[in-house]
Formats: sequence, structure tokens, C-alpha cells
Amino acid sequence: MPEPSASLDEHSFRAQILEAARIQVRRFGEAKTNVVDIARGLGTSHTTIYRHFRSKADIFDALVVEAMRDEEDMARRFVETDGPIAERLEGMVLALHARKRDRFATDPEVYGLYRRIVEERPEIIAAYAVAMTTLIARILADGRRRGEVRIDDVEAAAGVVRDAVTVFVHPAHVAAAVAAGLPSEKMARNVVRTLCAAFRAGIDLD
Amino acid sequence: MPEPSASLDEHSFRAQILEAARIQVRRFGEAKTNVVDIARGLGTSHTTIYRHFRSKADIFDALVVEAMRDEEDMARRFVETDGPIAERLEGMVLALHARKRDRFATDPEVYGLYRRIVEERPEIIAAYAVAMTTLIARILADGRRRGEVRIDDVEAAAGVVRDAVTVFVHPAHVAAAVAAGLPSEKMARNVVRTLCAAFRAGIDLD
DNA sequence: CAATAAACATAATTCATAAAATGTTCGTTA
DNA sequence: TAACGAACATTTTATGAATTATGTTTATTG
Repeated sequence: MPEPSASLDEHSFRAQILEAARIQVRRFGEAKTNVVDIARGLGTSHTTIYRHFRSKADIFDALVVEAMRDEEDMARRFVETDGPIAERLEGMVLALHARKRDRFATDPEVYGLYRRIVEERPEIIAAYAVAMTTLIARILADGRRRGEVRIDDVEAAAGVVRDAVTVFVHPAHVAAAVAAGLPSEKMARNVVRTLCAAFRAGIDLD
Repeated sequence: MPEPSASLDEHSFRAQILEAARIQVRRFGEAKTNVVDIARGLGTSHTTIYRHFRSKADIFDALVVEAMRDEEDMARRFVETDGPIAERLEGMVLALHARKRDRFATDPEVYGLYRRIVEERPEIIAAYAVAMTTLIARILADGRRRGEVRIDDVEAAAGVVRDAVTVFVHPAHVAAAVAAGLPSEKMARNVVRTLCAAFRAGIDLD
């Protein structure tokens, strides 16, 4: 470890910038948030911020990526838990849905930052999808090991779960579902139960 | 029938306006299409168009609704066909996906009109969802009648299918999948097969 | 020397105003 | 008299100058 404190400072400074940016966006919206204001919120100049982030867009991206990591951490808890995979998958999907719903309701401006990522950063979305699919696959592999399900291709089955529940996890769909007052929890539960019923019965996928 | 020809003319005039609008959008894009230009394309004045449509937005909405009806008609063919429901559901979903993919590739400007509807006209989306769910329910009911599947609640099961395949039919997802080069057909087939496996095995839904 | 901010160039945004498009009214015509 | 278009009011958008924001360079400071 050549410089542990430098790395630590870097991390905490990044976190401070992100927190200052979050506060600005929350109060004034994405459109009216500029880098100088973020810097003022930290009592520094905007030049300093550009030593830690390449651009304003990078700061906003980082806020969304941070939220995605939090979700991933939350989802991972269902991987590391014991129990029937039907319960764990259902818990994971409902937790992801609830988290998004909560963020949309309590922090709409910050939540809205997802739009840029969905439109302009497909690789970030793809990476999130890969991470989530991996977590799902671990649960399914667990179920197969315990003889709870009969799945020949765990990867393909995980892809099926990921695709089938996307509508309950994708930020745009969650926002629309909340606005429409849909019974998303019930709908998501039904989808997960159906998928699990198929896995218990056994399926052959490509 | 008081005035059959008036209604017929009305219908054909509407269709002519929509066709003129489609040509304008295709050539110059949504942003640069105005009502006067659409009227010029028909050799009439914009006032005449306003006798048939309340607003420019209404014209664009109608173009999207027209495409949705075409899709619904296409989907209905799988309801009215004989055969195992697994094949019919798979055929329906793949056909809907292929239609969107085709429209996105060959007519991107007109395809892009869906954005306004998704953002600002949730009731149109909801009506489309209801129509599609009804078609799916008819296929599932058919399968139950023939003893092909064991489903206690056909409505709930149809909702499950609708939600699970939304990611393959929603215009935004189709565009993203095409852009990313995903193997959507295979993914969709796997989802439909999984759902049908569950229905064959039997499921109890809320 | 490492981190910072002042100063700067470039890009984006505002603001005022002109132009054009949307949507309505009403007289004309077939 | 039913449909149309000319003329009109209102809203939106295009235009260009002024301002503000972004991102970089350079000098300063602790």
C-alpha cells in the first residue's frame, strides 16, 4: 500500500461531491444544477471538482451508478440467504421494485437522472443487467443443487427471469406503474410464481 | 343508415390526412412537420384538416393508434388459429416483436412517434394493454378447454404473460434491443416456453 | 510538490424580438 | 347548407446578441 490515505481521501472527496450534487439536483432539478453551484455547496471552486470528475455528465452518471450499486447490494442479500428459491426470487424482485418506487416517490428529481443513462449509456444498463442476471443465476443454481428445481441451462433460465421481471424493475416502467396506480406487487408476485412453477416442473431452454 | 357516404368520405379523408402526415414525418421528421405542410401535401388548406382532427398532436396520436390496431389485428390471427397454445403464444409474441423491429428499421421517424404516446397518453397504452391481455386470455382459455394447460385464473395468467413479454413488445425496449444487437427472438422464445411450462404444470395465482 | 483557484477559451443558455405555426372565426362557394 | 379557405388571434419557435456555464491552462499557495 503506497498511499492508503490518498485513496481514502479521494474516495471521500468523490462522495462529498456526489452528495453536494445530489442536494443541488434535489432542490433545483437536473436542468438548473451547474458545476459551480455544486462547488459552492462544498465551499470550493469548480476547478477542484474537475480534478475528480471528467464532466458534469460524469457526476450525474455516478449518482445513478451509485444507486444501481445499492440495488445490487440489496439484491445480493437474497442470494446469500437460505430458503426456497421461489421466496428468494420473489423477495429480490419485490425489494428492487419497492426501492425504485420509494426513490421515485421521495426523491423524484434525483430519480429522474436515470433518463440520461437509459438513453445515452446503454453499456451501464447492460452492465447492470449482467450483474443482476448473475445474482439470479446463483439463486437458480442453488435451487438446482438442492433439487428444488429442474433447470438444464441455468444461464438461460436466469435470462428468462431477468427479461420477465424487467417491467417491474426498469425505472421508466416503475414510474409509469406508480402514476397509473397499478398493483405492481401482485403482478410481480404472479410472474415470479409462474416462472418458479416452470422451473419446478422442469424446462429445456436454448 | 342515414348517411353512409358521408361516413365513408369522412373515413377516407381521415385516412388521406394520416397518409399525408406519415409522408411528411417520414421525410422531414416529427419536429419539422407542420399542419400547413400536411395540408399542402393534400392540396388543401390547414383549416380543412382541423375539421377532421382537433390538433396536430391528435394526428400524430392517430398514426400511432393505427399502428397499434394493425398489431392487434395481427395478434388476433393467433387467437383465431388452431394449434397448441405454446405455439400460438410464441407466434404472437414473435410476430409483435418482428413487426416493431421492422417498423423501427424501415420507418424510424414514424416509429419515433410512439414516444409522445408513452410519455403523455397513458390511457392509450393502457387500452392497448387491455386489448392484448384479452387476446392472450382467449388463447389461454382455449388451452384450458382443450386440457392443454391447468390454469385456475385465466385473467391473472394472461396478465402474467402480458407483463413477462412486455420487454419484447414495448417500442422503447425493441429499439434498444435492436441497437444493442440482442438475440431478442431467442430470449422471447425462452420466456414464452417457460410460461407455458408453468401453465402445463398448473399454477394458482391471485 | 500537491492541491487549489484565478484567468481564460469555448460551448451552451438566456433574453428580446421577429417570424412562423397552431388553432378559430366567419364569409364565400359549390 | 355543408364544406372550405381567407383572415385573424394566440402560441410556439427561430434568430442573434449578451450572458452564463463548461472545461483548460497557468500561476499561486500552503
